[in-house]
Amino acid sequence: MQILNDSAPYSMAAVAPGKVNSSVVFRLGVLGTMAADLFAARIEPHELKPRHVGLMVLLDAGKASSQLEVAGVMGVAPSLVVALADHLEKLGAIQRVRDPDDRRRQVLTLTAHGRDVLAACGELAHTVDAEFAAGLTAAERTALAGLLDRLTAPHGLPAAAETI
Amino acid sequence: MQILNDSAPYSMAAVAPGKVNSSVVFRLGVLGTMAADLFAARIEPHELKPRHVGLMVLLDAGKASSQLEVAGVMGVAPSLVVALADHLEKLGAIQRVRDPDDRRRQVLTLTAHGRDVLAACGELAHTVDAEFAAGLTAAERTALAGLLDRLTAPHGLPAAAETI
DNA sequence: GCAGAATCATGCAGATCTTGAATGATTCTG
DNA sequence: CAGAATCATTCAAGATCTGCATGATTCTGC
Repeated sequence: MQILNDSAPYSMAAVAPGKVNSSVVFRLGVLGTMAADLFAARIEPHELKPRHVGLMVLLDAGKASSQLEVAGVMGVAPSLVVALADHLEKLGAIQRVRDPDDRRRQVLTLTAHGRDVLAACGELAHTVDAEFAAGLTAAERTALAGLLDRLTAPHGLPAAAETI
Repeated sequence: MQILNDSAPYSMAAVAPGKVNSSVVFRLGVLGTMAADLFAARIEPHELKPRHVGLMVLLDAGKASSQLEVAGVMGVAPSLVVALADHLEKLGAIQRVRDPDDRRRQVLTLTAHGRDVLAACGELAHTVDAEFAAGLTAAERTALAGLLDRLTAPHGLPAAAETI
């Protein structure tokens, strides 16, 4: 049980008046672009960008089916989802079917090939993890994943625990 | 002392064959853009983007002085640093001075006003933290900041601990 | 010292990603 | 059944970033 004191390494509120650098958002932003770039480089041979994988993750987790739902959960413009879905469809990773109950809606579903591609991306992601989080022990990595889940949860994205 | 078993929440290697979603890089990428967007919205009234703040953080931490050094640490093209520095100079946040020992180099330094702006951004960042990481206890937030530092360290960016 | 190579900052064209405003098709509402 | 609302789509435009060309300065071998 540790009491906050001058030597506590990250007792930000107590020691720092509020440096940008000690904030979670700023560091998360910096690391996020690093991580995204690394991941992007790995999935590039599959002709995919992180956004495409994000869309497939959503479908796989059943968090969205129509394009508008996808746009809502991903926080992007519907017109962007059109482009992403176009590309995934061209790759044969998803299927676009008009909802028979509402023929305005395009229902997106992963194809068998799409699930394979997604699995391959999973492998790649964990490969990158091994490098990117090389400095962390397995326990620390687990703790980090849990904390990131806690941050993601309120924003509607599927938590890792739900998709394992 | 917990042994890995089927109900362990994040024992990724054991339970999941490697879902994209359970990887640190993917979640970090998603959360990173979220965090960056939130932060960007807050600093926008100051006519700043996250990149500008990143540059100022570097100068404040003494991690870079010439524009090429900044580009190297930030991982962006030198021509982008020109644009960022142009804007910060226009705002009066930084000073551009030719290095007398090497008149090709532009040495960037924070002005007094620049330090004020950076401090204001720090306040804002921690305000966003309070919302973004609302679901985390103080101890968890501290743990997260520590883990993020561990990830950032090998990439050359100033750790929070160094700039507190 | 000096000619040529290397380095730094800068300007600019172009690539990429994203949004917002029309448009058309379909469904809902009174 | 007519008009409003909803969904997908297209297209033009904005924002961000990179790579290359240029000019200024410094370094290197001679």
